[in-house]
Amino acid sequence: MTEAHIEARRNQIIEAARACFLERGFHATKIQDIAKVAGLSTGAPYRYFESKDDIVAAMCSEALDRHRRRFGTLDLAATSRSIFEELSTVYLAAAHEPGAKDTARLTLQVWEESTHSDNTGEALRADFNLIQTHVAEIVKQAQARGEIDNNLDPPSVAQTMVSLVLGLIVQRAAGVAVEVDKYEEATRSLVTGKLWNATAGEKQSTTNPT
Amino acid sequence: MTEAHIEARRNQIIEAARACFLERGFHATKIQDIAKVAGLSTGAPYRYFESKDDIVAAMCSEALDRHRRRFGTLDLAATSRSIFEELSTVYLAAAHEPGAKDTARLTLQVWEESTHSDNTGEALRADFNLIQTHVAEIVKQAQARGEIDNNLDPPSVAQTMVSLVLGLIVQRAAGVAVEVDKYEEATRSLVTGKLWNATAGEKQSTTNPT
Amino acid sequence: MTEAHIEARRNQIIEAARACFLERGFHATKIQDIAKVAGLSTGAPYRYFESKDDIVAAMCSEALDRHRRRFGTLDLAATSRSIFEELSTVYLAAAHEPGAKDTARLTLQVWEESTHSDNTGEALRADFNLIQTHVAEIVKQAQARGEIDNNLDPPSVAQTMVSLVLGLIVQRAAGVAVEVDKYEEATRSLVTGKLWNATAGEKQSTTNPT
Amino acid sequence: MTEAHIEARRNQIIEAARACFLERGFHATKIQDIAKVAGLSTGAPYRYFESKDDIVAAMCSEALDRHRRRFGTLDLAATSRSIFEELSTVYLAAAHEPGAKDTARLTLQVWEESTHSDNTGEALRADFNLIQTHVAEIVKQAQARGEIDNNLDPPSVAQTMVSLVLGLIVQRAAGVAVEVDKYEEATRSLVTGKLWNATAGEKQSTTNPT
DNA sequence: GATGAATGAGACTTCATTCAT
DNA sequence: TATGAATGAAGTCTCATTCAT
Repeated sequence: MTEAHIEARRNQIIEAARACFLERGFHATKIQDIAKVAGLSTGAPYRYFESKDDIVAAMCSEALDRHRRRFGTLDLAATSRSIFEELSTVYLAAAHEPGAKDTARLTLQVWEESTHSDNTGEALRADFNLIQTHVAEIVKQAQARGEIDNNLDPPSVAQTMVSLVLGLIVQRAAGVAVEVDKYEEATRSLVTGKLWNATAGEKQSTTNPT
Repeated sequence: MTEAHIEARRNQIIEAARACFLERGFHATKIQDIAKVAGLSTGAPYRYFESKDDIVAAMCSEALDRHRRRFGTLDLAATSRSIFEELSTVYLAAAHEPGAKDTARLTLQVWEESTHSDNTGEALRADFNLIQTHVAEIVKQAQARGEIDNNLDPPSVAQTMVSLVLGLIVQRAAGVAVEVDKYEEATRSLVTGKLWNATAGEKQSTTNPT
Repeated sequence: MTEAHIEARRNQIIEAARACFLERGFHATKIQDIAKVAGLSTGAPYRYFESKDDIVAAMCSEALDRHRRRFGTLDLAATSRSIFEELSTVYLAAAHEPGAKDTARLTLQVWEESTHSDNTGEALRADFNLIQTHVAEIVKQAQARGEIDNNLDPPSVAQTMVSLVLGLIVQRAAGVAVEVDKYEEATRSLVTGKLWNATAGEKQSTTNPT
Repeated sequence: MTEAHIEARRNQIIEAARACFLERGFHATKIQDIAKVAGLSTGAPYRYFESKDDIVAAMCSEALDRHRRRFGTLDLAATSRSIFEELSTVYLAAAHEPGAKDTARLTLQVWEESTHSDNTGEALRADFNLIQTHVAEIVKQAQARGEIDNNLDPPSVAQTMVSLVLGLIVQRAAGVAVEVDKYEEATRSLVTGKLWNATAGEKQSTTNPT
């Protein structure tokens, strides 16, 4: 068949797999479940994928691609402060989408899978590194402008920023009740240093006097 | 035999299971693997556990208990600022321990498992809620003292703090190279509002002019 | 596949199971034995049956159906005397068939199984009750015609008639050498009151003097 | 220990086994069940029996001994008619005892077991043959006195008599509601030729005219 | 002799994968 | 190319039996 047909079938299967994985997890999902949800026969998936693991890997890689596409759009040319807001916004775009909680649960599975799969693991690390590099670059620019403490390690700061996104995913996946708007607000305050009231400024300047 | 013996055997098996799960993950671990690592025969685990799932659940619950014990010690009577440091310290105590990266990988599995298991899921939510409640309480105290913006929702702020811990676990589990000391430093700056230089104070004071 | 195909496979498996059960008994028969005898692979039976117990139950139920079909044909409209002969005949039809002794052994297993299985037990009781009801009805008709002692309880008389059939099954299953023709002749004499010579009539007429 | 002690322990175990077998059947009964019911440790039965099969065999043989003792008492010297009554009486003594229905269920298991076990099978056949021989002898005596049709085969007649006993066991084991007194009455009528009313005498004499 | 924890062979069952139609 | 029945390797779990205490 045509290349397009094959691609369409693959996506159809991956989509079915996603639904099943969400419902039951990777290892509790049978190939037959996937086939049934995809409206195909038991043997059909094997025309488009090597094995069940291959489907899992494809689904993971597809999920990671999605992430990469989303987070890969951070604009390095923007000013540091608005960039932090962009980080927040980019994240929130995902967190506000319908089914975001399901996506979170699936993401958790992908992360877990990456722990045991070399390929998925490598892809995930590449993903994380891409985002971290972007954010770190922004931090450096801010440091160059004298806005951020030069003693701080840009990659490490970037990792804390990334954690604010990842941690939300974890909590939502775990079923913690998160009010995304408020979480966003708190994140923004944290990331832009507005958490603390100016009137309490002296207190926080103990170790960093002006 | 004695209650103590039974408990010892259960722990021995859970410990073996932990090692196997870390090595291969839940579903790739065979009961025989666990038995072998525990130095027992194939059927022995079934004297102490109902089934493989029971072992998984026990191992998860044990891991969550450990977390709860660790994070349940936050001192609500302390001042807000030192409390943030305590949060950091409590977390860092875990992140600096040998095998912390392994623990992170295991934690990811527990989280994933909780997505499909009612019991583990409930325990995990209880865990997260406990921490969140503690941190939120601290935030409220800081707000009462006028240190933190009263417009922010304490639970949401707490969730961002928790994310800084969870996100680190995710990144380490994923194999991202994290320098824990520097991550700690960045976290501290973020949480205590010291990320931004005082000289850049005007910029962050948009909503809170001095 | 088609409904017919499924039914055919089920019968094929039940038939194989019957052979195995006969050879080794229920509990000594492995699923693999059944599969092998049926010319199938290890897992095949599970497409058509829930479990080994399900196969046993199906086989029992099939055996009981067979009985019911055979004994359910008694003709209530016939006269009492020829009915007893019909009972004998119906029974003998089964006892004379090739493999009747094997069937007897299998029947013993079904009875035994019914002692522990609610479903099979219920089916067996229904089976016995059906026959008993038929025979009892015949007895009543004979009593109405004044042929049989009205003091006798029809169901109980029916049970003794049934015993003449069941007892033969037991003895043959146990390996007792039974000459079916002669057993039939003795049964007929017993059931039709011809056991005793007319010349000895006075002796048996203690309670029923001519 | 003393011979008596060993015998006592064996009986204790056999008794426990009987209770378990009755509850669950042979193959569903675990050695540990038997040990528990007997108030012994898991390993204890192995001091007194070779294996589980050995316990089953012992229990069967014990049950058969009991039967043999009961039915072996038939008095060959008595007159034929009272002998049939004795047969009935001997049987009824067993059927009227408390727990007779349980005994019947267990007997069914023994019969079934005898189908697969050479030893038990041989013992059962010996049992049946003993009874049959006794009854056949009585029949012969009656024939010699001209009371019973000389054309009938004594062993076959005996087998029908035995069936009246075995069939009751089957029906009771199967859970059919049997009123033993009435069954006895019907049996007596059947065996002593009193089933048919004398007034219907002509009808039954079709083939045996005086 | 007694105990009962431990053993481990073996049964049941599942399900990824194949292949005849 | 699609189907889905069949395959059979492999895992979970059981329980008769052993043996150190």
